[in-house]
Amino acid sequence: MNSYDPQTIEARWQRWWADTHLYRTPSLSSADASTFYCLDFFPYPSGDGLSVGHGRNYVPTDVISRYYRMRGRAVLHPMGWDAFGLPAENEAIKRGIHPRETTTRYAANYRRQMNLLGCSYDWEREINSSAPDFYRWTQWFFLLLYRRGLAYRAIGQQWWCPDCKTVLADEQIEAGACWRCHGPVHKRDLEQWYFRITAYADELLSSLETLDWPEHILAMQRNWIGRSEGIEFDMAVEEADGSEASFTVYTTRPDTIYGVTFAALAPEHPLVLRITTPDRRAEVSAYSAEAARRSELERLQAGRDGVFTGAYAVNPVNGVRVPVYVADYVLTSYGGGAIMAVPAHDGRDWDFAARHGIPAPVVIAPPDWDGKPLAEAYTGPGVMVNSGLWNGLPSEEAKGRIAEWMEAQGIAHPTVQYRMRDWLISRQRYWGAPIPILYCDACGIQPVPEEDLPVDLPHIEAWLPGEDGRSPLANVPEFVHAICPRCGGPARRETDTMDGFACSSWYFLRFVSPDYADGPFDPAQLAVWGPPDLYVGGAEHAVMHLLYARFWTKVMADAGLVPFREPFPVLRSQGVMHARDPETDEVCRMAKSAGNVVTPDSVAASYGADALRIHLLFVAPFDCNTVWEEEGIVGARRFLNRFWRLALEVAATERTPGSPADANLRGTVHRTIERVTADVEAFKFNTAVAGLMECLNEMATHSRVHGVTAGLVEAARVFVLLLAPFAPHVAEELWERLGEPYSVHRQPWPVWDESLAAEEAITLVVQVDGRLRDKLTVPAAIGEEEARQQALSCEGVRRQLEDEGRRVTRVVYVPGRLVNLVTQGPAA
RNA sequence: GGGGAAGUGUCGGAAUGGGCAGACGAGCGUGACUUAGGAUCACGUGGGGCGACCCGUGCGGGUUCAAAUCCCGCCUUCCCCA
Repeated sequence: MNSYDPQTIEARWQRWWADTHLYRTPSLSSADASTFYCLDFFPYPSGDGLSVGHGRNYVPTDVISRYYRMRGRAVLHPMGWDAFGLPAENEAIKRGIHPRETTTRYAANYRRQMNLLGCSYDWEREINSSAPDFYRWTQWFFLLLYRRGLAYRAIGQQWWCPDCKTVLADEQIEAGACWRCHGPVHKRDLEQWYFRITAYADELLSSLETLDWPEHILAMQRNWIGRSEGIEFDMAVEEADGSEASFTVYTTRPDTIYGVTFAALAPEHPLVLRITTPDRRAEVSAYSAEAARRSELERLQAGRDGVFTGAYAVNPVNGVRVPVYVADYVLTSYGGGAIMAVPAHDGRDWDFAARHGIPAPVVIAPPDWDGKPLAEAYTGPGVMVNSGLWNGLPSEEAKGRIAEWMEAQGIAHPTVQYRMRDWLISRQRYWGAPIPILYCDACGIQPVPEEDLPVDLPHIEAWLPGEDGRSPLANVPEFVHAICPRCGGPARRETDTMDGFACSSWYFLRFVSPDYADGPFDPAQLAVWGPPDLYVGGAEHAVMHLLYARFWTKVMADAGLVPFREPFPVLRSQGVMHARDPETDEVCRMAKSAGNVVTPDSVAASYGADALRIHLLFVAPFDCNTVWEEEGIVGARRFLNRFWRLALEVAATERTPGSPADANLRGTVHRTIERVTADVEAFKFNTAVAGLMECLNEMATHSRVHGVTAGLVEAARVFVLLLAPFAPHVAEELWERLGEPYSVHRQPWPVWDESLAAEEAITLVVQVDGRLRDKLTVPAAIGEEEARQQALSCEGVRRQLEDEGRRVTRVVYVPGRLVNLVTQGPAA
């Protein structure tokens, strides 16, 4: 076999690697600085299988893992399945197959495809979050949170997805719709379990600074946590029956308080019906009912809507009475469901005031303000006007002074608000870890004792979500009936299951000791491998998964379970793979629903997995979005083909004389080692591949001109090593054909020699007045004086100076780069 | 509306502690070879000009000997949150 046939060699080596356990994680018993834990986001195995887009995640981490193995590091590169939760269950529903069966089957397919791509996972450490020996520990962590007061049960207005038939956490609502099925959602009053993530809000925000993460993901987390500093104060209001009442408002803008012209309550606010005057009651009731019925999406689209209650509230700083409205743009969950409204200086208040004919007096003068009414809300800083004794102050200063003054008067106090809410974890679904809680009529809520874990998820046939909003487990008497661990009397088992994100909040710890039975992980092995050195995955989990896992890690750290407070010190996020719609030619995300999926199977069958890997790495920077264009991959295939033929030619040549040209080639090879090494470490895989291509071009030219010399033989050997992390199959095959011992993936990464890598001759650019006029090839070690002389006397410069009668007034010399002659003269 | 990222040939993209714009690849063109291949090899490929040269990194200014890169003001696209 002499032509490059990827299908044959890829299958052959994949089998060989598995048989020889090439990627088995080294077993270490004590902490070792040379370990490298390289982790991918925990995928849920979908029935659609992998697309080439997934390769943008798994190929780079594979390159990194292979690279660090060659660098002598002990590498942990595991894979497992996020098999519990909504995505996996919805998938099973869609196919009409029990989720236990689908997750097993789909995980096997993912594993097959990952092997097809040549990924070097240690499958002996494979985990599955729906396995009892995994979810046992998810439940154990629930109890840990419960014991620490971080898991609690409460009634609240919850997002309900009628399609998924379950409640959802705030962050699982995207653009007013369910994150999984994209259907409309609405709020419902339900008693549910929560994790108190807000207890860690401050640390979750402040320790973002310590993370080596992409800026846009840090920004999303900051936004989501949404810390704001402001004041809370009460506004007195008269109730319909004449008694006194008040409601608390929160504002971040005390400087605008003299501009308040109305107050607004959320439709759900408890005071609404009590303060509404009799003549307005019918209208207000109708409006509140209407608002409650509408989904958030509809409410957002409806604009600034609301009705007057007939009541008036008092602005505590100046005693002014302002009308109180009910408005659906006021959120119950934020700032207590009541606001002071300042139309002149808030966009939403402005819109509302315009619809209802409410005045908008200016209290912060914009720069260059002419004293006339504004055309739109002004939210920037300015000078205080119409604000009593604060007039004339800059608003930025007045903000703090007014807050302090109000506090001193006893009418306000400073508060910090977060946008983030506690994490709702109850799911009225079958396919998840049962919440390990019992309800006893005598003893109340009782946690399941640790020794009784796991609370097994029973294998039932009627697992489809019910229409009644209860988990299917509620219909399984043997599951529900239990004994109270405290009094021994009858108890009822909690039938909701945990949000799937609970599993992914700790799974990265399980990989360090996947079979450990005495705890979620072996502390000694955690000490060996630590938190992942590198974590790679898509930006779609920038808020949910990463925030939850950070929260759990901090809880574990406080419980003394882990010696670190952040689970993922280094995070990288790959760009999204787009594809053209086969019909319309429009570009959108590659997805089964868009009908534009290209599978690694089909590409590997036509071009080989190695070519696919090279192409995915080469086509764009790692973190950029890309469009899949099939034609581009021929470049990757040609590249591998060209090296294949060159290596075979080298292998077939018996006598390989040295050549004077070898020194040049050696220089190229050593510069390539340096370049590829730096690029891989910097996640610049596209330029790393370009560097390999340039090196191969040099080698091919050398071969054509000088034949197979000793220098070329050495170059080919080094090139196979450099190629190994990128195209592992063809590198292994050629390594063998060059007569080297199995396996190329166990060889040390080549080292470059500075002196060999140094260029002997460089190109010195000669400019006149900053314009390129000539180029000189000079020794790299040239001195400044010599460089100046050569520049002044070169052809391109002479033309400029003599023809136009200029003279040189200044010479700028940048060693190794250029000489710029600055001139004065008649033409200038 | 707020926050983030980005605008470079026909296309994907190189080059930012300011210093040869367009590496590498795709596509296209010309030629070679032919056991016609999704093969290989050579040369060319930003625009204009016969040329010396001129113009050119979204647009308009600025700083500098020198700007894709730094500063100011705009425009456009994508992502996240409203």
